[in-house]
Amino acid sequence: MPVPATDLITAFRARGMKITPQRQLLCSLIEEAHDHPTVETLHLRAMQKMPTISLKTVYTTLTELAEFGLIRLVPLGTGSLRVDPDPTPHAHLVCRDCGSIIDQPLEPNLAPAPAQAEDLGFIVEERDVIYRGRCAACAKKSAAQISEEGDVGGHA
Amino acid sequence: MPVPATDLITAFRARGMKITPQRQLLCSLIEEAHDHPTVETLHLRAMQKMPTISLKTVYTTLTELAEFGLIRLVPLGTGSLRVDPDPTPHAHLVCRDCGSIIDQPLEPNLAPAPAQAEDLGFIVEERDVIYRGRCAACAKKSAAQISEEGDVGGHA
DNA sequence: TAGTAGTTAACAACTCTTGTAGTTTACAGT
DNA sequence: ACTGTAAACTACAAGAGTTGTTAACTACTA
Repeated sequence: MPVPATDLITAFRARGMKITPQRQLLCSLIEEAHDHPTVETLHLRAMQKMPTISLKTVYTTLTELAEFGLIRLVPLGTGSLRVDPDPTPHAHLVCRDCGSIIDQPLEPNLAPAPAQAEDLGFIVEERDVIYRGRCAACAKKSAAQISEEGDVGGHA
Repeated sequence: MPVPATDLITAFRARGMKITPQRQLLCSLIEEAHDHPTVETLHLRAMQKMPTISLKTVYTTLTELAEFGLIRLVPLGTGSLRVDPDPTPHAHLVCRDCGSIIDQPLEPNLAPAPAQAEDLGFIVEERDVIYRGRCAACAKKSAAQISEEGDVGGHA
C-alpha cells in the first residue's frame, strides 16, 4: 500500500517546503514504482519527462520522503539503495543474480523488537527482513548452465 | 558460536588451497572478532601484525570463507560489509548513529523462508533480520542534545 | 510584482569494492 | 633439501554509489 503522490506532495507543503516541478514529478513516479527501483533507475525515469533533473535532486527528495516516513529507502545489499513506496512493515525476497525484489508479508510471530533490545536500552526504530537467494527465472537459468557444463560438447 | 581459526585454516587445506601467512593471520583475527568489524577495520588489525598485507587480500580471503559458509559477510546498511564470525542464524541490532552491532537470537519458531517463496519458485539461501535504531549510548547522547537545544543558553 | 529563502544543477570529492598485472611464494615432486 | 609451477600476493587503478559545495534559479510571501 504505497502512499499516493498527492499525500507525498502534501507532506512537503505541510512542512513549509516548496512544491517544485521536480518534487511533483518524483512523487508521481514513486507512486507508480512497484518494482523497487534503484535511485539511479528512478533518475532515468525522471529524465524521460524532465531531462535536466539531477541525480542529486533525486537522492535529496527521496531522503526527505524517507525521513517523513512516507517511503522506505532500503539497503538490500545489492550495492545500491532501493526505493520502496510502501512504508508499512514487510519482508523482501532478493535475487542474488538479477537483483529483482519481491515483497512478502512478515511472519506474524516475528516480534517488532527482540526481547533483549529493551534490556540493553537499544531503541528499535525500523526492521528489515531480507531473504536472499535466487528467483525462479535465475534458478532455472543457473540449473541449465550447470547441466550444460557437465554435458561437454552437448550443443556443439 | 564462531568457527575456530584452526577450522578456517583446515577449510583452505581441504580445498587444496595454500596456507599462506596472510590467511593464517586473518583466520585468527576473525576468530577473535566479536565486534562485527568492517573489512577495513580488520585490515587495520592485520596490518599491526603484518604491515604489508593488502586490503585486496583481506577482501579476497573473507569472500572465500563466506563462500565456504564459515563466516558471514553481512551488508547491514552501514555503508560497508561487516565481518560476522558466526555463520549460524541470528538477528542484528544496528545503531544508526555509531554503527555498532549487537547479536540477537532469532525467534526459534520463525520459518526459514516465507510461505509464498516456494510457490513463486524462489529459492531462499540466506536470511537477514536487522533491527535499526539507536544503541543505549547514542540514545542518551541524542536525548541530551535535544534538551540542550530546547534550553537556549542553558550552559552559557 | 519584487524580494527572499529554499531548491536545483553542475561538478567534484569521497567511500567502498573489484579488476589487472607483475612479482612472490607455498607446496608437490624429485 | 631443492626446484618448478600454479596459486596467491601486493600495488595500482578503475568502477559504482553516494554526498558535499557553490552559484544560479525559482516557488512562494507580502
